[in-house]
Amino acid sequence: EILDAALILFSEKGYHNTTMQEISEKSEFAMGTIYKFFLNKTDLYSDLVIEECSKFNKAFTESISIEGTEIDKLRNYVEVKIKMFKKNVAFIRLFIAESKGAYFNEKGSLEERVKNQYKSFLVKLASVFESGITAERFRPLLDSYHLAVALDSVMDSFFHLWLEDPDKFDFPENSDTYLDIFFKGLLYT
Amino acid sequence: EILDAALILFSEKGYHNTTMQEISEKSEFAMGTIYKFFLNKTDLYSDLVIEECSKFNKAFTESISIEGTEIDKLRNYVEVKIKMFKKNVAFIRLFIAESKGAYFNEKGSLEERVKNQYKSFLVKLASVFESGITAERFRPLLDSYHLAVALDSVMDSFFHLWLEDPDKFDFPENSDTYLDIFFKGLLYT
Amino acid sequence: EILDAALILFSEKGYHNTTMQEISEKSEFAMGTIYKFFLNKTDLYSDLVIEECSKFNKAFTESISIEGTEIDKLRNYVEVKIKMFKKNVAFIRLFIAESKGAYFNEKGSLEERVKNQYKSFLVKLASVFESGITAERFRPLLDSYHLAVALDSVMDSFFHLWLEDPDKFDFPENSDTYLDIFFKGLLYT
Amino acid sequence: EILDAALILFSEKGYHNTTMQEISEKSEFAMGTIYKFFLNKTDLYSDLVIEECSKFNKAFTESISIEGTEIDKLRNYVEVKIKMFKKNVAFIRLFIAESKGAYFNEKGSLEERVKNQYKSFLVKLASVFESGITAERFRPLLDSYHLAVALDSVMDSFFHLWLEDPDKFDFPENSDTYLDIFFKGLLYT
DNA sequence: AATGAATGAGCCTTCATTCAT
DNA sequence: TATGAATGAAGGCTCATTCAT
Repeated sequence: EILDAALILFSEKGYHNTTMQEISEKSEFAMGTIYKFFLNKTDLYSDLVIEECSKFNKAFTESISIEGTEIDKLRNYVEVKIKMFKKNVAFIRLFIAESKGAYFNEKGSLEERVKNQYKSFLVKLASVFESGITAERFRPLLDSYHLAVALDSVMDSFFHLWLEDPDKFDFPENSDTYLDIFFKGLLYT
Repeated sequence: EILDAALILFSEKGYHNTTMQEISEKSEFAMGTIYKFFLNKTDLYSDLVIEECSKFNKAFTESISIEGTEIDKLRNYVEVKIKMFKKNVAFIRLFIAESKGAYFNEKGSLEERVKNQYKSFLVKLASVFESGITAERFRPLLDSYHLAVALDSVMDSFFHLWLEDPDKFDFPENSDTYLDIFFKGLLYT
Repeated sequence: EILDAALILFSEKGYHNTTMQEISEKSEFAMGTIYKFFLNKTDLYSDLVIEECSKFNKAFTESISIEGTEIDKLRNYVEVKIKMFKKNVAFIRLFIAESKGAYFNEKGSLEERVKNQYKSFLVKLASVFESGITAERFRPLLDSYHLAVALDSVMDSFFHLWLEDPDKFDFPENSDTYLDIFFKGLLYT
Repeated sequence: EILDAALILFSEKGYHNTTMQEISEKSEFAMGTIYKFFLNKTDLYSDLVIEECSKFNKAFTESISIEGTEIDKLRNYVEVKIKMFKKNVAFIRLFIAESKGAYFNEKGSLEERVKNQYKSFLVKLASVFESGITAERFRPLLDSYHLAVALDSVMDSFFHLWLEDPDKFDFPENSDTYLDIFFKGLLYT
């Protein structure tokens, strides 16, 4: 599969440092064949990112749609995200670079669309926190959107550090680790 | 200053979408002159990133070297980081992209050096948490290095979202906001 | 018929802007089948041009082989040419482009063969003028070959202008129009 | 001069069979240098054609703006055109291919503009015939626009044949040759 | 020392041609 | 025999880098 080869190369070397030649060689498809499936390099990259991101967003959105308390939903989300991370290591590297970096900077670009998709999930995640706060299950520590962002960024960072240095940095696979940070607080009261 | 022009351009358009021509025009230095100061484009970028990062790392390292409790140190760090962010908006965009590996992904690259510098600061920050835990001032919620990463990633994420959408996303400038997340915990006990 | 599809495409878009893919689609023959009949794109084009040109040359040659005076022959030629033009609009565009060397300019190319065929007809047409001059039916205004070329070029030009702008430029369909130019002369004597 | 090299190549091999590489080599300018002066290959070609055509149109327009009778004007035009042809052999080949052929087929393309420029000259040339007819100096043999086209096409054809075969076909350099065709007529009256 | 015009290697993309089915 | 998906050589164009002035 062309996208598999492209994913590995993009994730290893970045968009601009990957040539179509390399994708052609790695995927064992001729250049012309690749251009049968994708309009151009940007289109190939877009397809890759959008397809994968959709998969992620779908899984994440479903993970917080289960029956149960807000705590159940968050725990489920964390567990699903951990699983997705473990299963899609190459793409996560790309996704993190993509969501933080700037391959394409024009408005309306891929990046924009991916970010908007991601932001709309964050809104849903925030509503879980919001509902937990309303139900007086959570303390109104922070605006719910910020809470959603915080939970996500901690997970992303842990995964990113682990990606770079699997031996030195441990990626906690127990959902409680992440939840405790936010649920229990650090200070002895 | 060449680096000033380069910083603005790289941060606005990304490394690969910025040409030496543009840097030359914006900085009002001739191409030849730029190449007197820097070996090549990568070198210019490296110098820029390393110089700025050093400034940041120095400020951050100093911020946790003050007299006082671990809480004082963390609060100081958060405040210093907020100030640095506000003062170096253009660079932060680059810094976040860079630290997530948006431009260079090969081992041994600039990224590697910058990351190592950053990691060594994280170790210092972790030691603050560690000492707080040892002093039984903090609950041993998590490995101290993870705690350091968590605090940092939350700040980075909030700033990054604000950068992209200053109107919609609020960047909390009160250090307690960040500390409370970790100190108080969410759940009513 | 493959050549029919190719003729329309070449005449509409020119040789270089027509792809084998398009010819395959329009003719409803698979690429492989086309390459069973023609060695390559050039060969397909050659066959097309040579076949059509032969048809033309045959008709033209016959048109001046009729019984009658030189005037009868020329009138017949003009009438046949007008009819051929009207019946083969798509090809004429190609023929004019081809005879002026729009696509292939190297010696020994298709063009060369087509031109030689055309030139040999011009020699025959010239001999009609020559014989008219010898018979003192025509004034020896000009070398007979030049006269033949002149008659032909006027017809081609009129047709070409009409092709490009059928509404604005009128293509005279009365053979006398063309003959008068050469026979009567402009000046009042 | 880049345009000189390009003119020779385009005129010898046609637009599509000439590569930028070849133009670069023949002109002894690097590819990058060529692209400093011209946006792209099409632009280079356009510049070439438009510039030369303007020169021609200017000379031709001036040639029929002299004082004198319509006969003087036509004779002057024919003489100027002969001189221009002799001086710009390479371009004429291109011009004839361009005006008859179809490198670019979209409306509004270069070809369109060149043709329109040429047509507007033909209108001026036609008005010379028209005025000659009105003054009863010329017989109203034909619509004046057709007469203009006829005169032009005869000259172009003679030149084109001479271009292809300088040894075999003679390009008459005496203006009377062309004028006589139209002025005297062929037939003995 | 400073300049910036000139360079050309390398990239994306197309399309005539082939060959396994 | 007919097919059309797959091929990859070749072309247009960019931009980091150099060097004559």
